[in-house]
Amino acid sequence: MSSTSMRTLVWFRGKDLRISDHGPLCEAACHGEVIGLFVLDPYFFAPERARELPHRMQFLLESIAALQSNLEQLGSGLVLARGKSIEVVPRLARRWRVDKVLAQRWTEPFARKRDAIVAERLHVPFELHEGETLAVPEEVRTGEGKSYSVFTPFARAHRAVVRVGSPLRAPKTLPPLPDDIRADKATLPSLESLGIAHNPRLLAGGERAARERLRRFLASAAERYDAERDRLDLASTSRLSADLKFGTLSIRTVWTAARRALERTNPKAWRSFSNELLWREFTHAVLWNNPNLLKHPRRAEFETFPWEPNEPGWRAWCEGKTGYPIVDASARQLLGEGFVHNRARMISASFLVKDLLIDYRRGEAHYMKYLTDGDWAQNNAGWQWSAGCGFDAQPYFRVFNPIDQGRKFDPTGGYVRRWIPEIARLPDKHLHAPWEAPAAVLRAAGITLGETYPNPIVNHASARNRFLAIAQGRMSAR
DNA sequence: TCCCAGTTAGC
DNA sequence: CTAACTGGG
Repeated sequence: MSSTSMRTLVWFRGKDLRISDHGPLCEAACHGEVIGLFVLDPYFFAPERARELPHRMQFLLESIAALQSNLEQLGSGLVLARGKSIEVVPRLARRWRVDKVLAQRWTEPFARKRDAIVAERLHVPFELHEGETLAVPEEVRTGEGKSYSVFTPFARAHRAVVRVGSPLRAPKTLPPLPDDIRADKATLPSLESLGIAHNPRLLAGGERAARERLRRFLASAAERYDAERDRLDLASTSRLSADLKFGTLSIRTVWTAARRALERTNPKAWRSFSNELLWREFTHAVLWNNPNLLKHPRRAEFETFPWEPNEPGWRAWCEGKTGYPIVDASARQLLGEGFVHNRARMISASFLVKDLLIDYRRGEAHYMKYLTDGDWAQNNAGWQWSAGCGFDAQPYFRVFNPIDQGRKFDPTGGYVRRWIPEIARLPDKHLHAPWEAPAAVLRAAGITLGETYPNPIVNHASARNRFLAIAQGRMSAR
């Protein structure tokens, strides 16, 4: 077979928006004509849907535009098409007479269903490449061949079994898009046309910005990561979560670059950073093996837990007006910049579920709406972990104390002061519990509790006891 | 990737 | 009085 006789459709989706270390693109480039396609599916791009995910849409549009221009620089381009993926891809594959369709495998159940339908409707082979995770599904198994349900043994087995190869280089050049196909191109909608206001506080999308973030993180990580990664008031984490979600960096690129930069110079930093990446591997493996998790808690007792509607509590939590500064700062950071430090996510989740007794799935959905890095496997695992109902979850009786967590992980108060300016003038001592400050201190800081900043909507100590009493009754009843 | 109450040691 | 440690949820 002549290697230049093939015409391959490379179907880019929302999790592989790059030209480096892109298996389908490299394979297609080796065998002849390449047609890069992105489908503007109304499931995401209908304005009423898009408005439900403003931050991810901004990052996505920037990343698609960057991919388009990167492919053009290689001599090709990215074809955009409107319509439902399951209809558009088979139709275009036929009209363009492609020999095969390549894409990157997804973990989520709805995506697996979509890909199965596309495979059935295509008249040519549909091949899914690995790349979303380091491990292939089913690769990390126990001695008995079962999937792991606890992180630590999973991570140990992963480190022992999974071989991480070198990332693939982007093709040097690509053949030009055929003329008849060029004519089919739709244009990328603007954020404004979808009814979303541009948010300058979000990280920039696209592969180049992602590489720059990786470079800057690794330049300082050996010095700072190990000691400072839990600090909310310092910027010492990688901030690569959105890049891993949208694939503007491949996980393999991040893993190999971090290993090279950290393993020798600071083995503890490498250990803890790679563990974070392995958590991501774990959440994806768990979701692959348990597609029901997106709808149901793993532990059945939580399905019938007496959650409360608590509408005032829900609104206060969403808006950052609970009266607990660390909880409110994280809520406002989520709305303001589409990102929250992982520790702040845990504090905030613990508060919603355990102090307010609100179903973790409402919090999960709220995070999916506003997180730029909103990833189904990661976000679901995080919420089920916090609620105490998932795989390798914390025990149900762990309740975060928002005051102690604030003092410990935001000791300078920089995080709270940035997001809660109305209490910024409080001294450090009272910043995380304003209601305990003497009247004179409050007055001097220009604060009237209940007016300029809320009183706490619940008493944490009694809320904690209430949760523990309910949970204990249910857990022992089993 | 926790919290709390109880205890002990040290000042 | 505080820090350090413990056991149990």
